Amino acid sequence: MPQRGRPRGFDVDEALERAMEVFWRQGYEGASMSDLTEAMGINKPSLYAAYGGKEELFRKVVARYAAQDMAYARDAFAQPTAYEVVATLLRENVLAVTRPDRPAGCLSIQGGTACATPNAPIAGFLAASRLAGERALADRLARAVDEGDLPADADPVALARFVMIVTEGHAIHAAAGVAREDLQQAAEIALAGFAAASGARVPEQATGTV
Amino acid sequence: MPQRGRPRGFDVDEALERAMEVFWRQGYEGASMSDLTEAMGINKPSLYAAYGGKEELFRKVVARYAAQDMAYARDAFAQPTAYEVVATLLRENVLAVTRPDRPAGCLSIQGGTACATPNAPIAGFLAASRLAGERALADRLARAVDEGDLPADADPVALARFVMIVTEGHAIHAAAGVAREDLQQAAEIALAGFAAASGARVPEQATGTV
DNA sequence: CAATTTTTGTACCGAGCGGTACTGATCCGA
DNA sequence: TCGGATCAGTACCGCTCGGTACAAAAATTG
Repeated sequence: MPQRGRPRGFDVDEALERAMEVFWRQGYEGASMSDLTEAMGINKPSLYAAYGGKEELFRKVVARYAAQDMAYARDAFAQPTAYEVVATLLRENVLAVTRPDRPAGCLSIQGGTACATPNAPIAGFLAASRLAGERALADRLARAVDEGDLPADADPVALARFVMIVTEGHAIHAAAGVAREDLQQAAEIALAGFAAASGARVPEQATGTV
Repeated sequence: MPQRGRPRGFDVDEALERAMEVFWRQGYEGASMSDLTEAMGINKPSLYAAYGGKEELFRKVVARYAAQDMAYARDAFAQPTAYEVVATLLRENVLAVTRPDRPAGCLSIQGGTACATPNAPIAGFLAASRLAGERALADRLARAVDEGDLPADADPVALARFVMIVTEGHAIHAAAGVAREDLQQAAEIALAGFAAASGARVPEQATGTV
Protein backbone atom coordinates (compact mmCIF):
# COMPACT_ATOMS: atom_id res chain seq x y z
CA MET A 1 0.00 0.00 0.00
CA PRO A 2 2.12 2.87 -1.24
CA GLN A 3 -0.10 5.77 -0.32
CA ARG A 4 -3.71 6.01 0.63
CA GLY A 5 -4.75 9.64 0.43
CA ARG A 6 -3.70 12.81 -1.25
CA PRO A 7 0.05 12.76 -1.88
CA ARG A 8 2.32 15.24 -0.19
CA GLY A 9 2.98 18.27 -2.34
CA PHE A 10 6.56 18.85 -1.15
CA ASP A 11 9.77 16.92 -0.55
CA VAL A 12 10.09 16.35 3.20
CA ASP A 13 13.86 16.10 3.00
CA GLU A 14 14.32 19.15 0.86
CA ALA A 15 12.09 21.22 3.12
CA LEU A 16 14.16 20.03 6.07
CA GLU A 17 17.23 21.38 4.32
CA ARG A 18 15.60 24.80 3.99
CA ALA A 19 14.57 24.73 7.62
CA MET A 20 18.16 23.97 8.58
CA GLU A 21 19.40 27.12 6.92
CA VAL A 22 16.86 29.24 8.74
CA PHE A 23 17.69 27.78 12.15
CA TRP A 24 21.38 28.03 11.37
CA ARG A 25 21.17 31.68 10.49
CA GLN A 26 18.64 32.85 13.06
CA GLY A 27 18.89 30.38 15.90
CA TYR A 28 16.08 28.36 17.42
CA GLU A 29 14.21 31.20 19.05
CA GLY A 30 14.99 33.67 16.31
CA ALA A 31 13.41 31.44 13.67
CA SER A 32 9.67 32.01 13.67
CA MET A 33 7.14 29.61 12.22
CA SER A 34 6.52 32.16 9.48
CA ASP A 35 10.23 32.30 8.64
CA LEU A 36 10.34 28.53 8.50
CA THR A 37 7.21 27.89 6.47
CA GLU A 38 8.14 30.61 4.02
CA ALA A 39 11.61 29.16 3.48
CA MET A 40 10.26 25.63 3.28
CA GLY A 41 7.51 26.62 0.87
CA ILE A 42 4.75 25.03 2.90
CA ASN A 43 1.96 26.07 5.27
CA LYS A 44 1.95 25.77 8.99
CA PRO A 45 -0.42 22.81 9.23
CA SER A 46 1.73 20.90 6.75
CA LEU A 47 4.79 21.56 8.86
CA TYR A 48 3.00 20.43 11.97
CA ALA A 49 1.69 17.28 10.27
CA ALA A 50 5.02 16.34 8.71
CA TYR A 51 7.42 17.15 11.54
CA GLY A 52 5.35 17.47 14.70
CA GLY A 53 6.03 21.08 15.61
CA LYS A 54 8.84 23.58 15.93
CA GLU A 55 10.96 21.77 18.50
CA GLU A 56 10.65 18.40 16.78
CA LEU A 57 11.53 20.03 13.49
CA PHE A 58 14.62 21.52 15.08
CA ARG A 59 15.72 18.18 16.47
CA LYS A 60 15.27 16.57 13.06
CA VAL A 61 17.30 19.42 11.58
CA VAL A 62 20.09 18.85 14.07
CA ALA A 63 20.12 15.14 13.32
CA ARG A 64 20.38 15.87 9.63
CA TYR A 65 23.14 18.37 10.31
CA ALA A 66 25.10 15.85 12.35
CA ALA A 67 24.74 13.22 9.66
CA GLN A 68 25.68 15.39 6.74
CA ASP A 69 27.51 18.57 7.78
CA MET A 70 29.53 16.87 10.51
CA ALA A 71 30.51 13.86 8.45
CA TYR A 72 34.06 15.17 8.38
CA ALA A 73 34.38 14.27 12.05
CA ARG A 74 33.92 10.60 11.29
CA ASP A 75 36.52 10.82 8.55
CA ALA A 76 38.87 12.52 10.97
CA PHE A 77 38.42 9.84 13.63
CA ALA A 78 39.36 7.22 11.06
CA GLN A 79 42.82 8.71 10.51
CA PRO A 80 45.64 6.42 11.60
CA THR A 81 47.47 8.72 14.03
CA ALA A 82 46.37 11.15 16.72
CA TYR A 83 48.12 13.97 14.94
CA GLU A 84 46.28 13.30 11.73
CA VAL A 85 42.99 12.91 13.58
CA VAL A 86 43.37 16.33 15.12
CA ALA A 87 44.82 17.91 11.99
CA THR A 88 41.92 16.66 9.91
CA LEU A 89 39.40 17.69 12.53
CA LEU A 90 40.74 21.23 12.84
CA ARG A 91 41.23 21.80 9.14
CA GLU A 92 37.93 20.30 8.05
CA ASN A 93 36.14 22.19 10.76
CA VAL A 94 37.44 25.44 9.35
CA LEU A 95 36.15 24.48 5.93
CA ALA A 96 32.80 23.43 7.39
CA VAL A 97 32.17 26.69 9.23
CA THR A 98 33.12 28.79 6.20
CA ARG A 99 31.35 26.96 3.39
CA PRO A 100 30.16 29.55 0.90
CA ASP A 101 26.98 27.57 0.22
CA ARG A 102 26.03 27.47 3.88
CA PRO A 103 25.40 29.99 6.63
CA ALA A 104 28.60 30.93 8.44
CA GLY A 105 29.44 29.13 11.64
CA CYS A 106 28.01 26.00 13.17
CA LEU A 107 24.37 25.09 13.69
CA SER A 108 25.06 23.68 17.12
CA ILE A 109 26.24 27.07 18.33
CA GLN A 110 24.13 29.39 16.22
CA GLY A 111 21.10 27.30 17.06
CA GLY A 112 20.93 28.52 20.60
CA THR A 113 23.68 29.31 23.07
CA ALA A 114 21.31 31.10 25.41
CA CYS A 115 17.55 30.69 25.41
CA ALA A 116 14.52 31.98 27.24
CA THR A 117 13.57 29.87 30.24
CA PRO A 118 10.92 27.75 28.49
CA ASN A 119 13.39 26.95 25.70
CA ALA A 120 16.34 26.24 27.97
CA PRO A 121 16.24 22.51 27.07
CA ILE A 122 17.21 23.47 23.52
CA ALA A 123 20.46 25.07 24.62
CA GLY A 124 21.11 22.14 26.92
CA PHE A 125 20.48 19.64 24.19
CA LEU A 126 22.92 21.38 21.85
CA ALA A 127 25.59 21.70 24.53
CA ALA A 128 25.21 18.03 25.43
CA SER A 129 25.63 16.92 21.85
CA ARG A 130 28.80 18.99 21.52
CA LEU A 131 30.22 17.44 24.67
CA ALA A 132 29.37 14.00 23.31
CA GLY A 133 31.58 14.78 20.33
CA GLU A 134 34.33 15.79 22.72
CA ARG A 135 34.00 12.50 24.55
CA ALA A 136 34.28 10.62 21.28
CA LEU A 137 37.48 12.48 20.46
CA ALA A 138 38.86 11.74 23.92
CA ASP A 139 38.16 8.05 23.34
CA ARG A 140 39.97 8.21 20.03
CA LEU A 141 42.97 9.88 21.65
CA ALA A 142 42.93 7.35 24.47
CA ARG A 143 43.20 4.66 21.85
CA ALA A 144 46.20 6.53 20.48
CA VAL A 145 47.81 6.30 23.90
CA ASP A 146 47.09 2.58 24.02
CA GLU A 147 48.62 2.14 20.63
CA GLY A 148 51.74 4.03 21.62
CA ASP A 149 50.89 6.73 19.10
CA LEU A 150 50.69 9.27 21.93
CA PRO A 151 53.00 9.22 24.99
CA ALA A 152 51.67 7.32 27.98
CA ASP A 153 51.49 10.51 30.04
CA ALA A 154 49.35 12.39 27.52
CA ASP A 155 45.89 13.35 28.82
CA PRO A 156 43.33 12.44 26.14
CA VAL A 157 40.47 14.20 27.91
CA ALA A 158 42.31 17.49 28.28
CA LEU A 159 43.63 17.35 24.73
CA ALA A 160 40.19 16.60 23.31
CA ARG A 161 38.78 19.51 25.26
CA PHE A 162 41.39 21.84 23.85
CA VAL A 163 40.64 20.75 20.30
CA MET A 164 36.90 21.18 20.74
CA ILE A 165 37.38 24.60 22.30
CA VAL A 166 39.33 25.72 19.26
CA THR A 167 36.62 24.28 17.05
CA GLU A 168 33.93 26.24 18.85
CA GLY A 169 36.00 29.40 18.73
CA HIS A 170 36.32 28.95 14.99
CA ALA A 171 32.56 28.67 14.70
CA ILE A 172 32.03 31.91 16.59
CA HIS A 173 34.66 33.65 14.54
CA ALA A 174 33.24 32.38 11.28
CA ALA A 175 29.78 33.58 12.26
CA ALA A 176 31.32 37.01 12.78
CA GLY A 177 32.39 36.96 9.15
CA VAL A 178 36.08 36.10 9.48
CA ALA A 179 37.52 34.64 6.28
CA ARG A 180 38.42 31.03 5.77
CA GLU A 181 42.14 31.66 5.21
CA ASP A 182 42.35 33.58 8.46
CA LEU A 183 40.86 30.69 10.37
CA GLN A 184 43.17 28.26 8.62
CA GLN A 185 46.13 30.13 10.07
CA ALA A 186 44.64 29.80 13.54
CA ALA A 187 43.99 26.10 13.02
CA GLU A 188 47.67 25.54 12.24
CA ILE A 189 48.71 27.34 15.41
CA ALA A 190 46.28 25.20 17.39
CA LEU A 191 47.60 22.08 15.72
CA ALA A 192 51.15 23.03 16.65
CA GLY A 193 49.96 23.57 20.19
CA PHE A 194 48.34 20.16 20.24
CA ALA A 195 51.52 18.54 18.97
CA ALA A 196 53.67 20.35 21.51
CA ALA A 197 51.35 19.64 24.44
CA SER A 198 50.62 16.03 23.59
CA GLY A 199 54.02 14.93 22.41
CA ALA A 200 52.40 13.53 19.30
CA ARG A 201 54.62 12.41 16.49
CA VAL A 202 54.41 15.00 13.74
CA PRO A 203 54.62 13.55 10.19
CA GLU A 204 57.52 15.54 8.78
CA GLN A 205 57.38 19.30 8.24
CA ALA A 206 58.52 21.47 11.13
CA THR A 207 56.13 23.50 13.21
CA GLY A 208 57.62 26.81 12.12
CA THR A 209 56.97 30.27 13.46
CA VAL A 210 53.83 32.02 12.30
CA MET B 1 19.40 71.99 41.12
CA PRO B 2 19.90 68.46 42.31
CA GLN B 3 16.52 67.06 41.48
CA ARG B 4 13.27 68.65 40.54
CA GLY B 5 10.53 66.05 40.88
CA ARG B 6 9.81 62.83 42.62
CA PRO B 7 13.05 60.96 43.22
CA ARG B 8 13.71 57.64 41.53
CA GLY B 9 12.72 54.71 43.69
CA PHE B 10 15.51 52.39 42.51
CA ASP B 11 19.24 52.43 41.93
CA VAL B 12 19.82 52.77 38.18
CA ASP B 13 23.20 51.09 38.39
CA GLU B 14 22.06 48.23 40.53
CA ALA B 15 19.10 47.56 38.28
CA LEU B 16 21.49 47.55 35.32
CA GLU B 17 23.46 44.85 37.08
CA ARG B 18 20.34 42.70 37.41
CA ALA B 19 19.50 43.27 33.77
CA MET B 20 22.98 42.13 32.82
CA GLU B 21 22.47 38.79 34.49
CA VAL B 22 19.21 38.23 32.67
CA PHE B 23 20.66 39.08 29.26
CA TRP B 24 23.75 37.01 30.05
CA ARG B 25 21.73 33.95 30.94
CA GLN B 26 18.96 34.20 28.36
CA GLY B 27 20.42 36.21 25.50
CA TYR B 28 18.99 39.36 24.02
CA GLU B 29 15.95 37.84 22.36
CA GLY B 30 15.38 35.31 25.11
CA ALA B 31 15.14 38.03 27.74
CA SER B 32 11.60 39.42 27.74
CA MET B 33 10.62 42.76 29.17
CA SER B 34 8.79 40.90 31.92
CA ASP B 35 11.93 38.91 32.78
CA LEU B 36 13.92 42.13 32.89
CA THR B 37 11.52 44.25 34.91
CA GLU B 38 10.96 41.44 37.38
CA ALA B 39 14.69 40.94 37.92
CA MET B 40 15.28 44.68 38.12
CA GLY B 41 12.41 45.21 40.53
CA ILE B 42 10.84 47.98 38.46
CA ASN B 43 7.91 48.47 36.09
CA LYS B 44 8.05 48.69 32.35
CA PRO B 45 7.49 52.45 32.09
CA SER B 46 10.30 53.03 34.57
CA LEU B 47 12.62 50.91 32.49
CA TYR B 48 11.66 52.79 29.38
CA ALA B 49 12.13 56.17 31.05
CA ALA B 50 15.46 55.31 32.63
CA TYR B 51 17.13 53.39 29.83
CA GLY B 52 15.18 54.14 26.67
CA GLY B 53 13.95 50.69 25.74
CA LYS B 54 15.13 47.11 25.45
CA GLU B 55 17.89 47.62 22.90
CA GLU B 56 19.29 50.70 24.60
CA LEU B 57 19.23 48.85 27.90
CA PHE B 58 21.17 46.02 26.32
CA ARG B 59 23.80 48.36 24.94
CA LYS B 60 24.20 49.97 28.33
CA VAL B 61 24.52 46.52 29.83
CA VAL B 62 27.24 45.58 27.35
CA ALA B 63 29.11 48.79 28.10
CA ARG B 64 28.96 48.02 31.79
CA TYR B 65 30.10 44.48 31.12
CA ALA B 66 33.07 45.69 29.09
CA ALA B 67 34.07 48.14 31.78
CA GLN B 68 33.79 45.80 34.70
CA ASP B 69 33.80 42.15 33.65
CA MET B 70 36.40 42.59 30.94
CA ALA B 71 38.75 44.70 32.99
CA TYR B 72 41.18 41.79 33.10
CA ALA B 73 41.92 42.42 29.42
CA ARG B 74 43.35 45.83 30.17
CA ASP B 75 45.48 44.34 32.93
CA ALA B 76 46.68 41.69 30.52
CA PHE B 77 47.66 44.24 27.88
CA ALA B 78 49.76 46.03 30.44
CA GLN B 79 52.00 43.03 30.99
CA PRO B 80 55.61 43.59 29.92
CA THR B 81 56.04 40.68 27.50
CA ALA B 82 53.86 39.12 24.79
CA TYR B 83 53.98 35.80 26.56
CA GLU B 84 52.71 37.31 29.76
CA VAL B 85 50.06 39.29 27.93
CA VAL B 86 48.66 36.14 26.38
CA ALA B 87 49.13 34.05 29.50
CA THR B 88 47.24 36.59 31.57
CA LEU B 89 44.55 36.95 28.96
CA LEU B 90 43.93 33.23 28.64
CA ARG B 91 44.06 32.50 32.34
CA GLU B 92 41.95 35.45 33.42
CA ASN B 93 39.45 34.70 30.70
CA VAL B 94 38.96 31.22 32.12
CA LEU B 95 38.31 32.72 35.53
CA ALA B 96 35.94 35.29 34.07
CA VAL B 97 33.76 32.78 32.23
CA THR B 98 33.52 30.49 35.25
CA ARG B 99 32.90 32.95 38.04
CA PRO B 100 30.59 31.32 40.55
CA ASP B 101 28.81 34.62 41.23
CA ARG B 102 28.04 35.18 37.56
CA PRO B 103 26.25 33.32 34.81
CA ALA B 104 28.55 30.90 33.02
CA GLY B 105 30.18 32.02 29.80
CA CYS B 106 30.51 35.45 28.28
CA LEU B 107 27.81 38.05 27.75
CA SER B 108 29.12 38.93 24.32
CA ILE B 109 28.46 35.40 23.10
CA GLN B 110 25.46 34.44 25.22
CA GLY B 111 23.89 37.77 24.37
CA GLY B 112 23.13 36.78 20.84
CA THR B 113 25.14 34.76 18.38
CA ALA B 114 22.21 34.36 16.03
CA CYS B 115 19.16 36.61 16.02
CA ALA B 116 15.89 37.01 14.17
CA THR B 117 16.13 39.33 11.18
CA PRO B 118 14.89 42.49 12.93
CA ASN B 119 17.43 41.93 15.71
CA ALA B 120 20.35 41.08 13.47
CA PRO B 121 22.11 44.35 14.36
CA ILE B 122 22.47 43.05 17.91
CA ALA B 123 24.48 40.02 16.81
CA GLY B 124 26.52 42.24 14.51
CA PHE B 125 27.22 44.72 17.25
CA LEU B 126 28.45 41.99 19.60
CA ALA B 127 30.62 40.39 16.92
CA ALA B 128 32.13 43.74 16.02
CA SER B 129 33.04 44.50 19.60
CA ARG B 130 34.75 41.13 19.94
CA LEU B 131 36.75 41.76 16.80
CA ALA B 132 37.74 45.15 18.16
CA GLY B 133 39.26 43.38 21.14
CA GLU B 134 41.14 41.12 18.77
CA ARG B 135 42.52 44.13 16.94
CA ALA B 136 43.69 45.63 20.20
CA LEU B 137 45.53 42.42 21.04
CA ALA B 138 47.10 42.37 17.59
CA ASP B 139 48.34 45.91 18.17
CA ARG B 140 49.83 44.88 21.47
CA LEU B 141 51.59 41.92 19.85
CA ALA B 142 52.83 44.13 17.03
CA ARG B 143 54.40 46.33 19.67
CA ALA B 144 56.06 43.20 21.05
CA VAL B 145 57.57 42.60 17.63
CA ASP B 146 58.81 46.17 17.52
CA GLU B 147 60.34 45.78 20.94
CA GLY B 148 62.10 42.57 19.93
CA ASP B 149 60.02 40.67 22.44
CA LEU B 150 58.57 38.59 19.60
CA PRO B 151 60.58 37.47 16.56
CA ALA B 152 60.40 39.76 13.56
CA ASP B 153 58.67 37.10 11.49
CA ALA B 154 55.86 36.55 14.00
CA ASP B 155 52.40 37.45 12.70
CA PRO B 156 50.61 39.52 15.36
CA VAL B 157 47.27 39.43 13.58
CA ALA B 158 47.21 35.65 13.22
CA LEU B 159 48.42 35.13 16.77
CA ALA B 160 45.81 37.48 18.18
CA ARG B 161 43.14 35.68 16.23
CA PHE B 162 44.22 32.35 17.65
CA VAL B 163 44.10 33.67 21.19
CA MET B 164 40.65 35.17 20.73
CA ILE B 165 39.36 31.97 19.18
CA VAL B 166 40.48 30.03 22.23
CA THR B 167 38.85 32.64 24.42
CA GLU B 168 35.55 32.27 22.63
CA GLY B 169 35.76 28.51 22.74
CA HIS B 170 36.24 28.75 26.47
CA ALA B 171 33.12 30.86 26.76
CA ILE B 172 31.06 28.32 24.85
CA HIS B 173 32.46 25.51 26.92
CA ALA B 174 31.85 27.33 30.18
CA ALA B 175 28.26 28.01 29.20
CA ALA B 176 27.87 24.27 28.67
CA GLY B 177 28.81 23.79 32.31
CA VAL B 178 32.43 22.68 31.98
CA ALA B 179 34.41 23.23 35.18
CA ARG B 180 37.01 25.91 35.70
CA GLU B 181 39.90 23.50 36.27
CA ASP B 182 39.13 21.73 33.03
CA LEU B 183 39.29 24.99 31.12
CA GLN B 184 42.49 25.93 32.87
CA GLN B 185 44.13 22.83 31.43
CA ALA B 186 43.02 23.85 27.97
CA ALA B 187 44.32 27.38 28.48
CA GLU B 188 47.77 26.03 29.28
CA ILE B 189 47.78 23.95 26.11
CA ALA B 190 46.76 27.01 24.11
CA LEU B 191 49.46 29.05 25.79
CA ALA B 192 52.05 26.46 24.86
CA GLY B 193 50.76 26.58 21.32
CA PHE B 194 51.06 30.34 21.28
CA ALA B 195 54.63 30.15 22.55
CA ALA B 196 55.58 27.51 20.01
CA ALA B 197 53.95 29.28 17.08
CA SER B 198 55.12 32.78 17.94
CA GLY B 199 58.61 32.01 19.13
CA ALA B 200 57.90 34.06 22.23
CA ARG B 201 60.39 33.92 25.05
CA VAL B 202 58.88 31.76 27.80
CA PRO B 203 59.77 32.92 31.35
CA GLU B 204 61.26 29.71 32.77
CA GLN B 205 59.25 26.54 33.27
CA ALA B 206 59.17 24.09 30.38
CA THR B 207 56.08 23.53 28.27
CA GLY B 208 55.69 19.94 29.41
CA THR B 209 53.45 17.23 28.09
CA VAL B 210 49.85 17.30 29.20
C1' DC C 1 -18.79 6.11 -9.89
C1' DA C 2 -19.04 6.77 -4.81
C1' DA C 3 -16.43 6.13 -0.35
C1' DT C 4 -12.31 6.74 2.12
C1' DT C 5 -8.00 8.73 3.32
C1' DT C 6 -4.63 12.15 3.51
C1' DT C 7 -2.93 16.88 2.44
C1' DT C 8 -3.91 21.47 1.56
C1' DG C 9 -5.07 26.44 2.50
C1' DT C 10 -7.65 29.77 5.19
C1' DA C 11 -8.88 31.60 9.10
C1' DC C 12 -8.50 31.66 13.74
C1' DC C 13 -7.08 30.60 18.88
C1' DG C 14 -5.12 32.31 23.44
C1' DA C 15 -0.86 34.04 25.00
C1' DG C 16 2.97 36.83 25.18
C1' DC C 17 5.70 40.27 22.89
C1' DG C 18 7.76 45.37 23.12
C1' DG C 19 6.03 49.70 24.00
C1' DT C 20 2.91 53.54 25.83
C1' DA C 21 -1.23 56.75 27.74
C1' DC C 22 -2.74 58.05 31.69
C1' DT C 23 -3.75 58.58 36.61
C1' DG C 24 -1.77 59.20 41.27
C1' DA C 25 1.81 59.67 44.23
C1' DT C 26 5.89 62.22 45.78
C1' DC C 27 9.35 65.29 45.67
C1' DC C 28 11.12 70.44 44.84
C1' DG C 29 10.93 75.59 44.96
C1' DA C 30 8.22 79.65 45.68
C1' DT D 1 0.46 75.65 50.78
C1' DC D 2 0.37 75.40 46.37
C1' DG D 3 2.26 74.78 41.41
C1' DG D 4 5.44 72.45 38.60
C1' DA D 5 8.08 68.53 37.74
C1' DT D 6 9.25 63.82 37.86
C1' DC D 7 8.37 59.07 38.95
C1' DA D 8 5.33 54.76 39.93
C1' DG D 9 1.74 51.62 38.67
C1' DT D 10 -2.20 50.02 36.11
C1' DA D 11 -4.16 49.06 32.14
C1' DC D 12 -3.93 48.93 27.55
C1' DC D 13 -2.08 49.29 22.46
C1' DG D 14 -1.19 46.61 17.97
C1' DC D 15 1.45 42.80 16.67
C1' DT D 16 3.43 38.38 16.38
C1' DC D 17 4.13 34.11 18.50
C1' DG D 18 3.38 28.75 18.21
C1' DG D 19 -0.36 25.89 17.34
C1' DT D 20 -4.98 24.21 15.47
C1' DA D 21 -10.14 23.59 13.56
C1' DC D 22 -12.22 23.06 9.55
C1' DA D 23 -13.54 22.55 4.91
C1' DA D 24 -12.08 22.11 0.12
C1' DA D 25 -8.96 19.39 -2.88
C1' DA D 26 -6.65 15.30 -4.58
C1' DA D 27 -5.30 10.87 -4.47
C1' DT D 28 -6.45 5.44 -3.77
C1' DT D 29 -9.82 1.69 -3.16
C1' DG D 30 -13.98 -0.73 -4.02
